[in-house]
Amino acid sequence: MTPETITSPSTRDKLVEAAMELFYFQGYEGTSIADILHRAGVNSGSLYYFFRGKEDLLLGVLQKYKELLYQEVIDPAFAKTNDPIERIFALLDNYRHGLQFTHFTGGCPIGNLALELRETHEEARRLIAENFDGWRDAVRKTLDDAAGRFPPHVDREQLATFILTVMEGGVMQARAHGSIEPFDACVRQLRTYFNLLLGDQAPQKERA
Amino acid sequence: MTPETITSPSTRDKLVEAAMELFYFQGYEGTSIADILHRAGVNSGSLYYFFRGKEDLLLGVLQKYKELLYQEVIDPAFAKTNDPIERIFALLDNYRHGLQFTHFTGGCPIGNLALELRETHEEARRLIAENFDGWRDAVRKTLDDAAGRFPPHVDREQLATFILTVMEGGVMQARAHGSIEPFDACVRQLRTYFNLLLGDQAPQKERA
DNA sequence: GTCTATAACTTGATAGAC
DNA sequence: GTCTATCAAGTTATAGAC
Repeated sequence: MTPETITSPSTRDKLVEAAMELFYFQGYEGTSIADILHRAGVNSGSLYYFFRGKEDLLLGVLQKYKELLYQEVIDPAFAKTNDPIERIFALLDNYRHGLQFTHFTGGCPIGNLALELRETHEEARRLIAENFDGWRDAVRKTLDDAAGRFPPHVDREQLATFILTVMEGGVMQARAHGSIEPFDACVRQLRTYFNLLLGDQAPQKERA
Repeated sequence: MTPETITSPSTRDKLVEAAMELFYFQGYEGTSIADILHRAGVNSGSLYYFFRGKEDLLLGVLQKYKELLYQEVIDPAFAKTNDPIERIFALLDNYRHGLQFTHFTGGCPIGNLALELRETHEEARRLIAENFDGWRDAVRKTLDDAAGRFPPHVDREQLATFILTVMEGGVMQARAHGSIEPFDACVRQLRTYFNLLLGDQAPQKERA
């Protein structure tokens, strides 16, 4: 909303960023307000000046994730190739690198919260769904760019949902096993599926 | 190990069962020892007689899930049909019913814990991986029963990993959206994949 | 094996000065 | 907007009687 100047981050931003990182690596319940205050270098009074409480801060975090989707997730992946289909696999490859970089402790921050938060956090659940919607829409758009290459019966919206599932399920198993192998297995299966859908009978490319 | 007689559950079993349910619906961090004691109808002293603490109780829960895999998950699903491929979809359909029955708060207890627990719970992470291994092995076995129907290049172990991913990712999105639709979308895509793999060009069956 | 009482600490949140 | 001090409740875990 406000123009992005190069000023140092506001106190509110510091709190959101600290909470974002800590919720990511420790979970929502596993992170205390004291943790967040310490990491942000901010005092209790300031937090409760900007937010009603921990849950309200969570909403700020989820809103921030929505705003950062293209800048941090979609654009860097799609910049790697102009082929709409390969953009999907470039996106998945970025999650692969994220997993390895964090030694399988990271993965997808939204997915983590999706399974941790319950009906007691109704507004948070809605924002999580909106984050998924944004991701899925970006993927569906690039599938639309390749529309002519798919058989007519293919439901690209449904396929985009499926791709999100493959990413999240692959991340989950990689984390559980502390190994990239299950993630790679899933991406290879998705590649086979695409090859079959696109009528490409050539041997599977080694990408993952 | 000990023969399963029809005696009332031991105090230890009561604790494990209470923790299993509460971890499922509230998460590990979201469940207090006091919650567990109250639900089990057991006093603090007994818990610490049987377990070193909360984390040790978690290990008991994950061990119990391993023991219950066939009895509670695999056998009921596979009893529904003798066709090896349809057994996969029967299994997925049972998760679908679980989601609807719990109004999208349930899903997969192992998946929930897989994303909540971090490297601070190394032994728990190992048991989660073993739970996934058991599920995937059961699915791979039924894929093996249909081995002749797949093209020779299909890696059935990898395909089983993929099926687990589809289940977990579908559950995650269904929970986030509070709707069965994303889960159904994923199962339909998996059905299309199977049809293509098996060379079945008939229109997709409506199952999910 | 089970009971009660409680220690030692952390939690989310607030009050009120500046 | 930011600070410190602090509250009331909840946290895991233990001690010691029975």
